[in-house]
Amino acid sequence: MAKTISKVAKTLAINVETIRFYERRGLIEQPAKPEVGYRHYPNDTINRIRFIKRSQELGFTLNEIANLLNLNDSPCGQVQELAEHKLAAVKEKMVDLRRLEKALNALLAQCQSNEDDSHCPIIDSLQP
Amino acid sequence: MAKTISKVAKTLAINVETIRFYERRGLIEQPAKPEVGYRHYPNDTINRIRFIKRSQELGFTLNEIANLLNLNDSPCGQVQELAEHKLAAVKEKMVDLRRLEKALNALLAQCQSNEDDSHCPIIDSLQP
DNA sequence: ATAAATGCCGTACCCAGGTACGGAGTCAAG
DNA sequence: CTTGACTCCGTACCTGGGTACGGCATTTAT
Repeated sequence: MAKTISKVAKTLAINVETIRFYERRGLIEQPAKPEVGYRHYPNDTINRIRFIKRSQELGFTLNEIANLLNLNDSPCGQVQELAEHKLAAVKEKMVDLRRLEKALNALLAQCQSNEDDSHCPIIDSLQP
Repeated sequence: MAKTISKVAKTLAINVETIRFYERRGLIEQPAKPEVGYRHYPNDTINRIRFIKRSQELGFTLNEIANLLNLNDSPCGQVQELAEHKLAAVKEKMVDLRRLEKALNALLAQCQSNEDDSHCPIIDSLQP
């Protein structure tokens, strides 16, 4: 069942280097090197990497994921707190983006009513 | 009117190092060094940095801003294109964040209906 | 049995957008 | 005339998340 590093990488559709990077980061444990031959990665490690990747998709950073991994059998409250923080950050970021969207739309609207193509009102708006 | 670098930094509420970084990046021009004394930064440069900062607030990267600065008297169409690209990127990012928000909300909802505080359903959801 | 493919390991590099530091020169105030 | 504040300059370092390379060991395919 245990695979070499490149099999693991292929299985998870990630780069070998990424696995090695996670080892350096301490997110996963490097399997012991056998007397002879290459390292074998147990299924536990593969699942751990899956956990990491899923958490990344949810927007957690590798540092936060390190926390999550340590929180494995911790009170639900702590995990919840982390997730709530992240949710708050996501919401904040959305507010920022909505503001940007509005500003860009406003600028583009100025271009719509611009007669003179040789000069752009956006540039003027950015200028002091 | 022309100021030393630290006056400029103070005026714009940014770091001296940041100004020097912009010089290295070619975003602003370093004033000639006088025979005697320190460099003087003309108002034009200060305004250029303001332009950069305003553009950053709109979400443009320094590379894009370098473009914008070169586009000064270019056809409105080109500037517009840049702004539209940025707007599209902003919208895409918002879709991503909305997806994340939903996922996090769903996870947190599981915690709400969790009896056993000693174990968190979020961790289970992340586990394969 | 030999060549191609992998593994192992350390180190360096990438992007973005800066920040920090150390040693010299210079300037202004007391 | 000395002390403290600034400037100048080059270079190194930071975060985040990896990617790339070079040389050697080992394994697998032919």
